[in-house]
Amino acid sequence: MLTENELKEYSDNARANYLPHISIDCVVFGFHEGLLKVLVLEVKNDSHWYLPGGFVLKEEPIEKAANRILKERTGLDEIFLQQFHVFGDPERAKEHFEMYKDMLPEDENWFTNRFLTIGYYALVDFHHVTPTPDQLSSACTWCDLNDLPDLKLDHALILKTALDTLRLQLNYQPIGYNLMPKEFTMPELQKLYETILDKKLDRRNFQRRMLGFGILNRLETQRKGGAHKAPFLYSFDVEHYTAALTEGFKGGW
Amino acid sequence: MLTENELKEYSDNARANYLPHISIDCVVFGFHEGLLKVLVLEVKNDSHWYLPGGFVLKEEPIEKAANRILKERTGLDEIFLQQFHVFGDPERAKEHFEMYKDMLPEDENWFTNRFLTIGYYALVDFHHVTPTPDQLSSACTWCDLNDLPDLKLDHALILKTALDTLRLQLNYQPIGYNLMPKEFTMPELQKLYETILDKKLDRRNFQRRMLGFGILNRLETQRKGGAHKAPFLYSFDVEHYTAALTEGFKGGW
DNA sequence: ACAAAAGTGTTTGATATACACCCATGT
DNA sequence: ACATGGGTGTATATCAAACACTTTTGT
Repeated sequence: MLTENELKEYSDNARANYLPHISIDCVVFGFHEGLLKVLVLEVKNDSHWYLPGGFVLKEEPIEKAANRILKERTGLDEIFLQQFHVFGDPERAKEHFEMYKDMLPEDENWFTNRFLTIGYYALVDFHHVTPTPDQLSSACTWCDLNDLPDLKLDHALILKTALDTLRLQLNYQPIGYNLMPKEFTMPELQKLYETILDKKLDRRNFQRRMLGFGILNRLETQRKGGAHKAPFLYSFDVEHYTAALTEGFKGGW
Repeated sequence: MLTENELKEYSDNARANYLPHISIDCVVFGFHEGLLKVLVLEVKNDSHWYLPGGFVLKEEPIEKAANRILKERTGLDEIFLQQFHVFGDPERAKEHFEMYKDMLPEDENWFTNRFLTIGYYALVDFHHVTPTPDQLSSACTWCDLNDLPDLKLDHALILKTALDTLRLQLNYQPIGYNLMPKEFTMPELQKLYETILDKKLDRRNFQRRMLGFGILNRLETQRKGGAHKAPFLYSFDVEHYTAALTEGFKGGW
């Protein structure tokens, strides 16, 4: 939580540069050790948790804004980003409002404004991310999806909506290019799908289906060193992958 | 187009009541005589065409705002409304900006603001709509989807995006309850699907599939008076229909 | 040698597609 | 009677689901 002086400075700066009443919140999904992870921030001093977010510069396209915000939190450029919903309940930031309302007069106070927030979700390669706190936070970390802290404001709803959208997306679009490392094995990819869908899939049917999409290249090398039979490595066929992204495919799980 | 005085009054009123920088635009789909229709507005004096839209009251939930706007344009309450995208290009309202920028100083001029617009699409029963122009328009009419006027700003893009979303939605949700009259025949419903998808479907397979969803009731009565064999009438089974809406179903066309 | 993981193939059922015939009605 | 639209059934291909055996590798 900001002190009065910090709030003043923050507010002045924000009012000078950003569109009022509009914010962006991002649900950043990563995949690590067979678990879906989400990037969260812990606010300084109080242990309140939020999704990474920010505001839109006065002359900035909103896609750019979302990219800029995520670049700051993850170090990554060119992130797979998808706008999925606008949250516009006037009461959605009540907690924020209560927290800051007495510290500055309303017309100077950025946080007593009503904000509509545009929800984006991002799929990123866990290993390439450098979680970086923002000005208001003391920590930025990955959290296991099954073991989340209590998110403030409506951020739990935003997260849930993002996850629902992601699950729906699985049905008609390929996924994984943005979540997996360059090279991966079929069981690893299957694990990703199982984690997102939260259900077990049949190994053989999964493989057949995946290969059927024609978006994978089997590489020459295999992954050695495991305690068992060496699995093949695959990479995504970027061209076919992006084609499938735009055209979509049939059927569901 | 507004006169200088009208612009002043409009701007003052808008600034007093609405959130700045945010608008709502609606794509209202109706179905009539085998054609998909969209509700459009013609601006006073110049023949510029727009989608129905409006702004969000300072303390109003955005869903309410969209409903209010559509109630004014159609007379209908409880419309099927779906938020589908936010359009946030800083240049998107350039034409508007150029049109009005010289008529009022910028800080008093509502239309020289940048606006993000939240896109909603609505499915309505054509026959229940009373198209009603707004303050800026001289006409509000249904337009055939294949014979649209040249829409201003980015409204052609908004319409296209809405249509794409609607087509996608067909794949995993029922549709039609909001577009068809209470009672309808199977060929009529098929026509709706064919119109939205812009392709012919097989009569027998369509029927089998539709009935398979279990969201239709076959009524006792048949539609008499046509020049041919009397078709059965159907109505939607609201309970199963709404269940299918939330749960979705598999497969695609 | 064996346990654990990975590769592959087959059988079965469901669903989608394609297609043909019969029925009812107004002209 | 016939043209037109509407109702229904069946054969075939395609795809999803269920399932079993073999191979590799480290211990």
